[in-house]
Amino acid sequence: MLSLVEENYLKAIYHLSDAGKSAVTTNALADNMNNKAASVTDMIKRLSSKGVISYEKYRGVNISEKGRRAALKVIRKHRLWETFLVEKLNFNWDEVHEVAEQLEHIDSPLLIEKLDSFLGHPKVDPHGHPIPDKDGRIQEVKQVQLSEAKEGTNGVLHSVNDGSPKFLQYLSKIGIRIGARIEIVERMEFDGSMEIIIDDNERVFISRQASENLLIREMP
Amino acid sequence: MLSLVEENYLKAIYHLSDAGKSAVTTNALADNMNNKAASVTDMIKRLSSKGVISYEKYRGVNISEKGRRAALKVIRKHRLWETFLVEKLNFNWDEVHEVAEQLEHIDSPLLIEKLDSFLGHPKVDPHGHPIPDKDGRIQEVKQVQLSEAKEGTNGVLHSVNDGSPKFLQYLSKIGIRIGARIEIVERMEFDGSMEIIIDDNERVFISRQASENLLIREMP
DNA sequence: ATAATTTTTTAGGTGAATCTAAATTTATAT
DNA sequence: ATATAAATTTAGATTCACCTAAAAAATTAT
Repeated sequence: MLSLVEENYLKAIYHLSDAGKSAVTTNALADNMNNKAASVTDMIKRLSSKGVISYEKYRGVNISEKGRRAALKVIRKHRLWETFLVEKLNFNWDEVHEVAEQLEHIDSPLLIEKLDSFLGHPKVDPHGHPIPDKDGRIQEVKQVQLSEAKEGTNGVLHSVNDGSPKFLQYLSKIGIRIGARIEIVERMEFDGSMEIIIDDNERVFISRQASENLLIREMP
Repeated sequence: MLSLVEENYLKAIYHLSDAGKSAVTTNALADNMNNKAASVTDMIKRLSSKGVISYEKYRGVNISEKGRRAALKVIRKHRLWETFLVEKLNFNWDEVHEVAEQLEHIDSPLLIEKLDSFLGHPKVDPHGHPIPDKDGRIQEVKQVQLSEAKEGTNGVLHSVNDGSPKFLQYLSKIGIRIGARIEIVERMEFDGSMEIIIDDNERVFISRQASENLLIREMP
């Protein structure tokens, strides 16, 4: 059994190692968790002794298969709750993260099973992230950062990397939602900003930073 | 701000003092919380310093107005979640308590407001207990223990004192639900058991213990 | 290749929430 | 009214999840 805090560390390790294939460093974790490195070292030892990560002094940590399963359980709960909040309780997509951070630790397999069917077994959450199934299977869709796509590319906004309220509110304001069709008109070389067309009708400029946080699935 | 554990103590104090008007004793609390008396003494001091209870050494504790408000907030959350679990997720009424014990500590006023309206502002939970409103107002209905009612009494089952799965399953089995009409046919003097008619058609015998845990509102 | 810098770990400490064992206060019984 | 019993509190420990300061290891820069 993992404590609430242990679950949060494990989730962070999962997300951080998901990106790069290399081990997750103590400092990266400390940063992510807003804790000091010494505290992270303590926790790493505990997680290692519980077999959810492998750890070699001074070499960072890697998540184990057992740890991956545990992390995916928490992520499944988080994403189902976010879906519930948006679909059933009419939260805006920028209001759900904090609450879901709490709800994801509720321990009741029956609850999650029932919530899942109440929601109609959704495949993705309101941010476009895939929801792992009961057995931790997660279907990653190949998606590219908008910033990496070529001029002329057509795609559908699939998910966002930055889930902060500020960013999500900005997206809402300029009319970008998950599922929106996006066409790249032109990329400015000097600053990486780009002009795009949303849903075949709205023309907007977005910064490089914004385009890096938009993940699209390319479409013909 | 109260910790999860402090909230649970406060809730217990509220429930225990609700019954008798006198102070809640250390041992009663220790019993209720499944902790040792020494631990309770520690916690009592902390709660007292936070102003949610008043405490005099060796004399037990009384909940303060501030404490009452805090307790009612938790109770409101608990009962709304129980309602959600039964009405929306199709839980049985005997499966909800443990999960609601976890959910009641989620801290998000917006969530509770939205949940409340999603449920249609229910007045009572699935066990017949009144749900306090946003401002902690709670309308207690005058109800009597079935065991205390006279032969010939007609009433509607309003709530149950014992919310344990075992008891609730027993009630389901013999056909008793919240809202069921109950008529007392006869009370056996020697053991306090009684014969009752449920919904004007089913005749059953129930023990004194069971009748003590059934609260009815008398009806003409 | 060694020195300087950065990263990580160790050592020791704190508050929350528990415990056991012992001391103290209150209640009860003769 | 005093002795015994019961309830309560105090004292001292433990585990979790954090901290700071200092030491050790790894990385980098000259």
